[in-house]
Amino acid sequence: MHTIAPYLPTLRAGRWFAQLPETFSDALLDMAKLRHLQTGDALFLRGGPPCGLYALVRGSIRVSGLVDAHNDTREALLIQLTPPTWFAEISVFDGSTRTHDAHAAEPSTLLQVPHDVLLAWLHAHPQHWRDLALLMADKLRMAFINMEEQAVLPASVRVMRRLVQMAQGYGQGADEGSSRRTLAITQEQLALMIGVSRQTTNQILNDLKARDLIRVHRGALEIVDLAALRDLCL
Amino acid sequence: MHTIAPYLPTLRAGRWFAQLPETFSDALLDMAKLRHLQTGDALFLRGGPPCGLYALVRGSIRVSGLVDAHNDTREALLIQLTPPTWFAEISVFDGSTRTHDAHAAEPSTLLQVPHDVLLAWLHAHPQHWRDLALLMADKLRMAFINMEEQAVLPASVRVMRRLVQMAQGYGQGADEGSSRRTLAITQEQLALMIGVSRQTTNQILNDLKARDLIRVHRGALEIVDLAALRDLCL
DNA sequence: GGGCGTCTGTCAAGTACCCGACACAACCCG
DNA sequence: CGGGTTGTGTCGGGTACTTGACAGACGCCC
Repeated sequence: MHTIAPYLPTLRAGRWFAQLPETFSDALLDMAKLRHLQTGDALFLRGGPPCGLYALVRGSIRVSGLVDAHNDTREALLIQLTPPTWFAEISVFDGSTRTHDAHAAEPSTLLQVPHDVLLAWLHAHPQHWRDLALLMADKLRMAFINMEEQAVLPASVRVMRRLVQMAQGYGQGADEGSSRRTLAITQEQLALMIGVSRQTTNQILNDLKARDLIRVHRGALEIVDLAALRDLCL
Repeated sequence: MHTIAPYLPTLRAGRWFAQLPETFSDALLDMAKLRHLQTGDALFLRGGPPCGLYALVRGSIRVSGLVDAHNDTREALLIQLTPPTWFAEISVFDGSTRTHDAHAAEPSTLLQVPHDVLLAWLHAHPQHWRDLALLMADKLRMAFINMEEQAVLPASVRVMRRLVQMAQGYGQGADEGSSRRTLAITQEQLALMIGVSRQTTNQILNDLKARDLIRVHRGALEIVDLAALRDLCL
């Protein structure tokens, strides 16, 4: 069994984890087991039983769902998680089934805090239910914002905003300044997250490239001018 | 000061409230103050301070937000709440500002559990933070589902699904069978929730009317065959 | 290196939906 | 009762986006 020590700096860089009372964060680390996934491995699948709380510390996880629209079934990519992100907290609360599939997009390492262990600890320290709920609060706020934008904004703006969000780690990275400059994602997957076709996504990205806001690589996007991008989509 | 007694049956019909431990539900009723709103009155506005937890017991509340897309600003209607719904719990957890505007769509009555009173009580009974968090869990699940559908489904299906959801009180009404048959909403507002124009919404509704699934009234929609509607959009 | 799978770039045709406009119906109120 | 307001029904032109198809570029692996 490997130790989680090497991942501590990564974890502490996360906004949620960093602001946790020490009692709770120490306990989480104490209860956590390390898990390694290869590209394509499933972490959990929609409809599966609660399996605890996860923290992604290396690699990236694709969270997706299949929607079937009358005998043709389409994939909707909800988000591609990057470290340090804690997730899967919904079913810790309600004990209900997973809402999405989660697959490793590259070789990844996670902490898993098993469901029953976590529940037992929280039973003994109930004041920390609130801290855990903050995770949900963050996600709910982001979900609301996304729903509004999806409804009213044109595709181009939605692409830009999503790029900004990804570059800033969806608000979970603590350091605003040194945000990650290169996003490991294909245009196809980006398209699935935005809810537009790959072709339009490609057009929009090329437009941004022409304006020197991003650079386009194979399987990756490099943010050249994050500030300008943020201004553009306000 | 009026009593909340007459609204008890309404409240108990709600799934969340009904499943609460009695300690918590009794305390909520104890702390709650009654509030009455006239049509158009604002309950709170985006960016405002936390003001507690609310339960709608009569009337209906429109929760909306303004998105501005480069010097033209558009309204996105998130949801139109109907009794019995508990809401505004996000800022109870994170103490942050309101994400949306909330206006009365008709004369309405609410219970308000003031922010500081609720916090004080929860401080003394921390195990109930989890119960409160279940509210968020429900909403987060619904939000995820909606986001997927918004991304992949055509407007017609989205309209049908939304009608089904509204008829079933967004999963908060306890009684599945006797769901509300007539929805007080204009086509314009429905369009704002779905994220399509009023005209397309009208077309889709007329199609449903032609198939005897709904009846269209002025400012209201009557669900004739809920089961068929549900089957149609799976 | 040669071959193959994956990702990107681009075009043309089709379509779902938007937008502006207008007529009409219902309700509201003096 | 008549006039104002708000909601519904409908048309036609414009456009943003989709779908399908294909060519080139990159990276990988035998």
